[in-house]
Amino acid sequence: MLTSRSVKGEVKRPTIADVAREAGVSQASVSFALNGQRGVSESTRRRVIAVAKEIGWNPNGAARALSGAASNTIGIALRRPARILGIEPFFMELISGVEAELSTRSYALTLQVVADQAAELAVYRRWWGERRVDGVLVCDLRVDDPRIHVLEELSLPTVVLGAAAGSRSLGNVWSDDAAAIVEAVEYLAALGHRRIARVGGLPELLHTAIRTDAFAESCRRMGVEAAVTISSDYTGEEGARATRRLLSSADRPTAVIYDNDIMAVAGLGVAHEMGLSVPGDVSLVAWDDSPLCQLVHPALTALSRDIPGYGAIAARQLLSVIAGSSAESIQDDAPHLVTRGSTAAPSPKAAPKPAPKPAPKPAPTKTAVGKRSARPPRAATSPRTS
Amino acid sequence: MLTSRSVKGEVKRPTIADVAREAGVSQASVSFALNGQRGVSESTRRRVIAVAKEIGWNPNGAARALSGAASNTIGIALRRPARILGIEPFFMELISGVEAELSTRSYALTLQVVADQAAELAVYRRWWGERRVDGVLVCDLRVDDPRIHVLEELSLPTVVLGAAAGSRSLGNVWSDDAAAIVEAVEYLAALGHRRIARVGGLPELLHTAIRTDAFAESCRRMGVEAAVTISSDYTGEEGARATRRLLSSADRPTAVIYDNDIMAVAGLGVAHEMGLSVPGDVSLVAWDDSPLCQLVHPALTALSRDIPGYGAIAARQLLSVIAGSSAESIQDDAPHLVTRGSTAAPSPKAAPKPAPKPAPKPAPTKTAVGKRSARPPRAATSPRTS
DNA sequence: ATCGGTTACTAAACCAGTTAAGTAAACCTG
DNA sequence: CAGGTTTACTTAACTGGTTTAGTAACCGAT
Repeated sequence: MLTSRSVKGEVKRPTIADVAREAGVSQASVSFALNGQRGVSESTRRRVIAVAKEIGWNPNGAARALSGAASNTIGIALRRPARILGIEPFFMELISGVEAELSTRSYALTLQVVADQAAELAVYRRWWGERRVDGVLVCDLRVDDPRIHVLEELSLPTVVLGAAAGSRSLGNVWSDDAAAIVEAVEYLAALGHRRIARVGGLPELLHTAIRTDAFAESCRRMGVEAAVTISSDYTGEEGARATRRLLSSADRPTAVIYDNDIMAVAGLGVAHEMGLSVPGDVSLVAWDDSPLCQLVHPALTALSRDIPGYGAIAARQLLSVIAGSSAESIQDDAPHLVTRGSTAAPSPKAAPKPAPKPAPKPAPTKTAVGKRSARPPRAATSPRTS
Repeated sequence: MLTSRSVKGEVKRPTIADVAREAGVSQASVSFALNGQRGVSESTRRRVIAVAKEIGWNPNGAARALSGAASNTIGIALRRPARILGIEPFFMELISGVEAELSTRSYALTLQVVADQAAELAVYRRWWGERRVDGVLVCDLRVDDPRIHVLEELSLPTVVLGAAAGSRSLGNVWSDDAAAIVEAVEYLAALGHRRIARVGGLPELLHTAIRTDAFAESCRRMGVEAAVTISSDYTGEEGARATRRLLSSADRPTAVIYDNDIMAVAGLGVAHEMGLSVPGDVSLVAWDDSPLCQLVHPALTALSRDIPGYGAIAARQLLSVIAGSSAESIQDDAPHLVTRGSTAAPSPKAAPKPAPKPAPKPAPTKTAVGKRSARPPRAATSPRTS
């Protein structure tokens, strides 16, 4: 490969002008040839492409963007302390799924960590103004989220992850969290649990509210005596603290459902620390089934979902919105329960026997593994009774 | 904020021409005013800035980039299956540290997952050609890595993470992995371990080679009888398999050092599964101290390093290289041993007493460093020595 | 031979900034 | 007050592509 160098030793990037001169045609012809436009003969096209390759020409994205081309980049603005990012498996898995989809299309992902909502909105405005991204992925929706309004106003292609709160023009991808938590509650109730607690995520997030409501509602329906939700912030520390509080209360719950895996794992540690056996004394259920859940002992029963797949679907939808198709709302598979060693019937003294109205499932080790592999029939939501 | 709309309802992005017209000056004056260049009076500058703000002007990055401006973006190309990314705490923590540094400077990070080396090189060439990034961070260096050559040729500002293999012009940030592994081996030897195994990372990576050599060398020096290294790929599955192999061998090791935390946690699971007590029957040491290590039971002794800090330093150096300062080689703190419940003296029957030639250190909790000021002294490990 | 239509190609405008060069007025100095 | 410098501003060239309008050559059909 030839590399022309300027006096300073700096490599000079070849432009289409160089290609044009070398190939003996006009710049316009080069542009046509390289972009598969009609207007050049096949022989000229081949020659131009050969020359371009030979002198190591690369399109200048800035120049293209200036002429209105796409940036081939999508953006995600993350509002959370940058340092926390690394310990949040959800995000990384999500991003890995997004990347998996983008990388096949040679799209790049731009990440920007922002401190607060104002900064996040400023980032969107800047990205839009600078044409730096073709579209954005938005997550952690809040009640009455102002981002929706801003993004609609800018008409920046957007896909929202999670339940869409009243956005008409933005795409969204969501899964039925309520159904998932109902599945977990029904399973625990069928095992005989009558005191179930939940360690929930940040209460200001939309999906937390949805889960909290569904939890309370289904516990009531299943005749669960005590159903508390403690709010937390997804960190292991908070999860441990909440667990400690729950397990040291007078009538401690016989089962705890966590809003993420980190907290569940931390909760398991606390149970061990307090000399309680899992699942003998207390059953634990995690939300999100990262490898963590399978590595600890006993392995954690979890509400599993294919997070990379979720990200991939969102990315795919965003790309199609960018390509011009209208924004729609896509429902992803609901998380499904994968039972493992951390759940069992409560010890006899803690719970009597009677089965409630819905016939309890056969229950025990429904070791769901294989199903997820190739993630095929995205239909079938969980068997939602009543 | 005024927003001028074109016929189609699309928001028209205001340009400096609009600002110029509105403010009654030339485009050049607007440019000078907005960029703090001299050549405009203070009053004009204020007026221009006010007008720009009022009509919602944003700089068009493409146009700026075309005139040679920086993109305010750095790039990382990751060569690994996108789907795996999410379960690798190291990467996410690294990225979080990089982001922490970048976000204070309003720099963005562009991530691109690539399939193989050729694709990675192509990405660098493209980024360079398109001026899409101002610099790149390179990791997972291999022996005789062609990326170094390409990046030097392009003179794209680069910082290499990890031992720099013969690059003159690229910056790098590295830590003394050899010292860390020596510390671990000395500690285990001082506890009385004489059969130490290691589950290493991908052998083609430079830092794996360094660790493997240092491990063998220090085991020899400390009079360790058996010192095997099994190569692995950092996944929990492989870590579990390697552990199973090690622990079921005739003269099984009394201590195992893992090249990352995922494998160590998986190894702990295997030990439990096989009915071995940790640290009674076997001591485990992890490399990299993610929250995982503290959440499992017993908590894992680990070679801890501040990975986000590592990323932050690399990012800072890259920014200064971009700013024009010459590339240097920065040594980060070596990982240091944090002792927890997973290590203890081997059970009596397994190991005799004699101490080898170099007087072993007093050994137990050698609570870390403080060399790098900013961050708190990463402090107090759990007491828990046997 | 001429007309219309297609094809292959070029010149030049355009995207939205930056910046070198130029100009007119104000200001300073001897 | 002539001459030089500074200040405040404008014009126009430039970045590297895309795209429109235009031209010349060639084709088949009148």
